Amino acid sequence: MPELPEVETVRRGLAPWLEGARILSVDLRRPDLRFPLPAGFRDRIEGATVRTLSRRAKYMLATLSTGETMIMHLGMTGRFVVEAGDGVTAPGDFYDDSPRLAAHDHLVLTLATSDGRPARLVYNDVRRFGFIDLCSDAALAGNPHLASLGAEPLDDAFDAAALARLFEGRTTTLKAALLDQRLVAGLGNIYVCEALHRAGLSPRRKAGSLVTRAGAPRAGLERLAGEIRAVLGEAIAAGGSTLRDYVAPDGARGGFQQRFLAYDREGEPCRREGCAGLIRRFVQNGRSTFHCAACQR
DNA sequence: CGAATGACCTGTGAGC
DNA sequence: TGCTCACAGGTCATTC
Repeated sequence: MPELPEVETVRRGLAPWLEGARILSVDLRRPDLRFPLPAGFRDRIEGATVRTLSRRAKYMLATLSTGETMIMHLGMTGRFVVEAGDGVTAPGDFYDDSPRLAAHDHLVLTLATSDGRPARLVYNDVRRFGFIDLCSDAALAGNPHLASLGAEPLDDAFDAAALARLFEGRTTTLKAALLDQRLVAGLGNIYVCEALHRAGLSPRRKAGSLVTRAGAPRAGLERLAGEIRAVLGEAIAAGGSTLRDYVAPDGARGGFQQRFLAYDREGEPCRREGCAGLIRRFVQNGRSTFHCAACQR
């Protein structure tokens, strides 16, 4: 489900609640997500205060007062829902007026927010492809989930020259290369299709073909680097994209799906100025690729 | 080593 | 109405 813009939207929605909040209690309703929760999970976070909530690629990172960081990945269908306990004077009262938990609510954290109000954070994940890990801050960089992540596309260092170093000599397709989190971290199926369409590049083209023998980026790679950053920025501004499941922590749906140029538009006219092509779908590495054969080369 | 494939899990919509 | 199949935003293990 969530790619970088959706994860960033979730992070922004959760940060005001989580940062400075104390974790009062932990209700593990289904401890086997994609992976089992780490040993002693409840004891290791109960009573802790959340210092900061940040993002790396599609991961959210909550640094705790205990010297550990909680690493959260939403998989395909993971979502966090946060509910305020307005008008409730004690955290224990909070549940009395709360709606019942829904199917696939796997984890419930009861919080005292930074201003002392009770709140409840629920992690729901239908397909259970998401997961949560805990890692000491000292070992964080070496955490298996984070250690092999590639370039962060919204970092200042991400540009055509950086992409050229990553793509040089690659025989795989642009589609597969951009989906490979070890090269560029944070893109998923939607935004890869959108960035390639915007850049006018065929998803079938070899990644290495956009790099000169001297290792310099060709013109298409310059466009691609710019369009990746642009599409991600616009999608974050729109609150992400909602196909079916995704909602922000306050329940809001994303808005960027209305601006897709390629993704999920099979058979519809290409939206590029002056292009008379149709958007086609085909399967690439087991995933649907949407593109316009007329203007993506 | 790089590249490609299947597995994990549940729900939904299309077609019969 | 009910069944079967294809498909869904991600990552990881295995195979060539």
